[in-house]
Amino acid sequence: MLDPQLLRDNLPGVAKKLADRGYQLDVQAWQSLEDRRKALQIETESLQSQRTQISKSIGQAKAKGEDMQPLLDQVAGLGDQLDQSKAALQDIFAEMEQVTLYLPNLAQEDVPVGQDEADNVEIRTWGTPPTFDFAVKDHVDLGAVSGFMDAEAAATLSGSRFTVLSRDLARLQRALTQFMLDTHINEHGYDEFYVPYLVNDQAMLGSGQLPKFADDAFITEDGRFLIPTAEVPLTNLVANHILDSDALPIKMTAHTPCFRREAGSYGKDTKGMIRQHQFDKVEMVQIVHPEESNQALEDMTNHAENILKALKLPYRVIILCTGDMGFSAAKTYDIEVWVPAQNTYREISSCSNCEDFQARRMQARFRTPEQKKPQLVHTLNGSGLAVGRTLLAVMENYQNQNGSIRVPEVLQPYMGGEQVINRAE
RNA sequence: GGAGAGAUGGCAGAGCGGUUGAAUGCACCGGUCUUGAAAACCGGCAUACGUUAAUAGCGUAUCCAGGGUUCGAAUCCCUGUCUCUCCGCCA
Repeated sequence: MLDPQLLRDNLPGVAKKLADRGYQLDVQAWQSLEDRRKALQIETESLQSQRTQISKSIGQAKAKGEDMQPLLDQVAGLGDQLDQSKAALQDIFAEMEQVTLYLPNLAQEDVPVGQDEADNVEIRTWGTPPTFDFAVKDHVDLGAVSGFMDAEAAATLSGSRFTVLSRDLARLQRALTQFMLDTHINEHGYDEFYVPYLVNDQAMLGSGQLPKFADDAFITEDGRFLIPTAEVPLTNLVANHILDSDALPIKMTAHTPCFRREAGSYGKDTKGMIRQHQFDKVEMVQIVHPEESNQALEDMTNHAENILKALKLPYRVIILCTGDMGFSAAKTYDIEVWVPAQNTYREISSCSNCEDFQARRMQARFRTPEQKKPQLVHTLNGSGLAVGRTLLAVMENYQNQNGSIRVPEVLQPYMGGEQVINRAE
């Protein structure tokens, strides 16, 4: 949610920044709502104040045994007037909320202005895409060689966009997860969390998935949501908290499955593990002092990169343009890993500074000893990394001509020292 | 799933439908006292919104949440959520 004060003080400026993000705010309509709100609120509160005063007088009169009737007459008309005024004010508030809940965060100044992913800007690359002296297989074909990846079985169980992994590939995915968690915990200073995979609508609203993106999430019969990312439960851990400033920064990591409807992506990445309804992810979330959020974003991006470096997977970092950023983000770096079979880089991590956008929605604040008034924290989240896509990247980048897959060195301890994944004998 | 109990400020814990944002204690902050500390004493100590240049005043709201009764609700009624105890079931 944007700062409502900002919408009052600098409406044209906000409208312009929203336009950069592809959101057209009807400035006139908003201004007229705001004008009505102000008049109505002042009226309502003044009526309320009058009634309270008279009611108190009635109490006193009664206590002294005086005649209350004149006072009762005086207050008689007030009630209806107040009810009307209140109702009108509530309508205005509701109407305004229907706008504000749908306003995306404003982009930082250094975010490139653009329409879509074509306008994203490459920041840096790491590693060199491997060359193969044979025809490369994609991860689906590699999975077929070992027989440890079974989309058909998954389709029978659940439909499209699911995968069954078995044996060494299942183990490799687990190894990746463990390695990522261990690295973030031991090298990067995150605390490990285990969180619910079902959350309520408040949590989804707090981190910005609701109300706008309800169609992207799976909802249960009793109104809960399967988490689309661990960002939702992790970030909401500080919802409605007033933290001590020395508790910051809070750095959390968790491994969870993620569930996404992938509504609107029909026909995209239908083959293989790129785009699934269910995938595992190791997530990083930081809750920081506002002045430190930009540095934290750089750090967090590096933390995600360190995983790829350790796995020796070539990647590049791009900054998303205003048109391609997520709803809650003020600035986002995507990390894209080299996918040999597609001869291109594909997203494997997204690291965002949401500034106070989520914090305002979920009322996550902190207080310093010097300052009386609590301030909103800044929140950041980043994938570190999407495990399924990492698995796919390892398979393709580490493939041999015969379809076997070398196990990256850092994963070998997690694989019982195994160095190559082969077809089962 | 069944039966019962409960939800009040950072914590503990009062609160006949009437000047209650809410007693009291603890914690915390400031002061007096003291060589220093403790004790004692004095004072302070919620959040949000509106208005405003203002984190000054003033107004409004908030005693789990949402409705209702009433001139007036922490207090009465309804619904929901959560917590606890017992039983059942269960990884």
